[in-house]
Amino acid sequence: MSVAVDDDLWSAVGDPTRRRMLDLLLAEGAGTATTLSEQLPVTRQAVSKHLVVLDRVGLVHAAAAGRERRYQVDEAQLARAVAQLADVGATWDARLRRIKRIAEAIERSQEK
Amino acid sequence: MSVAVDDDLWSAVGDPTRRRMLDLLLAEGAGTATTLSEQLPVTRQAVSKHLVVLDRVGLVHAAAAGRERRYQVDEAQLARAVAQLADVGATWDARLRRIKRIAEAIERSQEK
DNA sequence: ATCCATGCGCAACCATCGGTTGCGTACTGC
DNA sequence: GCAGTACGCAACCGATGGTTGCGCATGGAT
Repeated sequence: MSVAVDDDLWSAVGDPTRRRMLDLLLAEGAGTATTLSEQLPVTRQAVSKHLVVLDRVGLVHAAAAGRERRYQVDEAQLARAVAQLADVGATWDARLRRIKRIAEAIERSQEK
Repeated sequence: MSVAVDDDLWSAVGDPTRRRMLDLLLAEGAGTATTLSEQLPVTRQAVSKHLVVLDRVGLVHAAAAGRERRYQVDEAQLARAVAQLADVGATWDARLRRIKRIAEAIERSQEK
């Protein structure tokens, strides 16, 4: 049950700042470049660029509200991203376990 | 049960090429810059640089074997990385579920 | 013992990316 | 109508992922 890994989606989520932005947006429901930058160690412009990236891969979407651009997490897309994280994790996990099993089998066969 | 997220470890795993390298190393047990580059769309030198990065965060380690440098995955460290993926995924998942629950509650209270 | 091939590292170079500062512009509220 | 604020655009900078080109050392065939 391997989800096809979308490199764009993954690398959007790969950046620590963008990850924190998603955290903040999830925690507060919505936010603007300005409100997010107040809670992050980077400038509004940097946040704004990240929002463009997140928007491009569909992880957030913007709604114009007067002079503000209010951003919100796209839950379905974030769920997809989470699925991919889980999938890669599970794949590696399975391989690690298989390696361990083989190693133990070899060990057993040698000590007998 | 939140694992402290190590940005270095995460971003090491964030690069798609490095992820594929880890896949290959896991599948074949070990490999060199040359053997890996043959199975990837990048040059040996690019692979070599990635191996340095992976080595720096402890995800692989090298063993000199004649004129070869044979690399291997550090299973414990990869397990740590997997745990972090799972952790972030779980956090987002929980938040998404909470949002959904609240949304449903609001919907219910309005339609009554 | 030699010579060729191979596996690697180093250096220069380039585009992209994450970040900054500076500036112009447009909406809001008094 | 004017001050303040939220934004976008552009220039710039360092780090990173990628390339090519080179030199060096080791291993195997003659």
